[in-house]
Amino acid sequence: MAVGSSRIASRTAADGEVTDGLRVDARRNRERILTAAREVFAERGIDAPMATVARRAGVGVATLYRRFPTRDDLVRAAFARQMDLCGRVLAEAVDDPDPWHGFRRLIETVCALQQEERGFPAAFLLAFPDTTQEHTRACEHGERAFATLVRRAQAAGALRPDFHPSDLLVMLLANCGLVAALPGDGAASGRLVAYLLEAFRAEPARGALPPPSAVRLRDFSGPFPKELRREC
Amino acid sequence: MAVGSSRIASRTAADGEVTDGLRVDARRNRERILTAAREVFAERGIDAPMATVARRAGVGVATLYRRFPTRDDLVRAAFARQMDLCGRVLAEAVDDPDPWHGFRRLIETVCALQQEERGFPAAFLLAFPDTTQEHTRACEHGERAFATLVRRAQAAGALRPDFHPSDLLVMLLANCGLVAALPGDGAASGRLVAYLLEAFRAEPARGALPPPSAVRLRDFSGPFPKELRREC
DNA sequence: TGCCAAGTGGACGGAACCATCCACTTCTGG
DNA sequence: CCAGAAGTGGATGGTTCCGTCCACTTGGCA
Repeated sequence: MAVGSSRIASRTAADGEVTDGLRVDARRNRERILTAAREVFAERGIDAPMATVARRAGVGVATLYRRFPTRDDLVRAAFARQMDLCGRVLAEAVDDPDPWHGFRRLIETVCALQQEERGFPAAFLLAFPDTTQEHTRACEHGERAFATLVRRAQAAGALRPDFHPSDLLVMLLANCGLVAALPGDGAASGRLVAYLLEAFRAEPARGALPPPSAVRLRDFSGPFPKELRREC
Repeated sequence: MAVGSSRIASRTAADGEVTDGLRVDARRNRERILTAAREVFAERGIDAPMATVARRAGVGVATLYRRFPTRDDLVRAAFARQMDLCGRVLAEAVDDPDPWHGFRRLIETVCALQQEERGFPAAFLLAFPDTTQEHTRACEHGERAFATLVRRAQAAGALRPDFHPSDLLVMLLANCGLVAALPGDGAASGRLVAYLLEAFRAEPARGALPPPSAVRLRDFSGPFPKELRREC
């Protein structure tokens, strides 16, 4: 996690700056492109052809490329809202008087977002590796905030003492893979999150699990889920 | 899991049949191609260009395509050994007098394989969705075997009663994503497996975890890990 | 040994996508 | 209203990869 509330402000401000110098028609096109990108990314993943986004936006490719010189720029901009949401939830979690509740809500929120918004998991990671000072700072701020949350939850005796902040990333990446393999199967992601939250608790106790997923190996029909080809 | 020992036999037999009708030079080339494919897949993932495999094997593309008409055929053949290993471990697990030990070993083995052999996670899934009767049967045999293992482990009071066989697939897919995102980071996969095995136990107890991964968000440098682009 | 079926390699056409370039259109300030 | 700066679209060349085709080579059997 590396999104702090500070990021929200700076992101929004930067967005304003980007938009401000634009002619009104250009600004309108920019919005159209972002809307189209969100739709197309949701349908076909963040590797959908740029031309598809442009067509959907009713705009030429050149316009798209001028506004967003690289695909990454487009992805970042398209998922800025979700990133902000993550930042807000992290901030809330740190302020939560019950640190475990905050911890739990943070994890559940981000994992649900990964589940619901196709393309977001990739965008999530994409948002950080940025050479700009601003991003590096936001990244570190987020990490510090999460580390604080972890320490508080451990001090409260709710989170196991050997939980390491990097475990969050491990969990998010795992969930990312799961979601990629089973788009739309909320049950699978829900199960993973429930299991891991139990494992993260200091007081080992078995609670009720959400219903299991209905996946079976044979459900991987046809040649192969393209989403998984590249990765493994 | 859908690999039974029956599969090993049939696979090997089928392989023999495939090979038997071949002229000696063709058989040699087939082996060369498989060796090259293993190397190339390990280096560049299972979506590496077919031409690269062919070149590495010192063979023309036509030869490759005649022997393995589709990429999936090649992938399946290249990872047949690992699939067999999975089948053997499943068979051993079912026969293990301590069902939890078998269950644990099965999971750890497959996850370690996913971690160590790039391309294998994809191949693993790829091996199943097959329209042939043989594969469907092998698949069902494996599922039955694993279900038996689960039941026995639950009866022994080691595995939590609400564990569902589909959770295995959930776990493997999650690990698959993790491994894809962090190739070479055994610690991350180890942590995930340790957490989940704890969560799967009937008797909740906190054991020692393997050391945490050193991943940090900022480690996702450069544009973006290509392995993850497609998937999310 | 010689025939020919089996096997082979690489050229080739086609598809998908990227990202640039440039002639044309549209805003906007004076 | 009009000049020119800002913005635009789509044609275009380039790259990568796929998968087939066909003229040539090679192994094995009579």
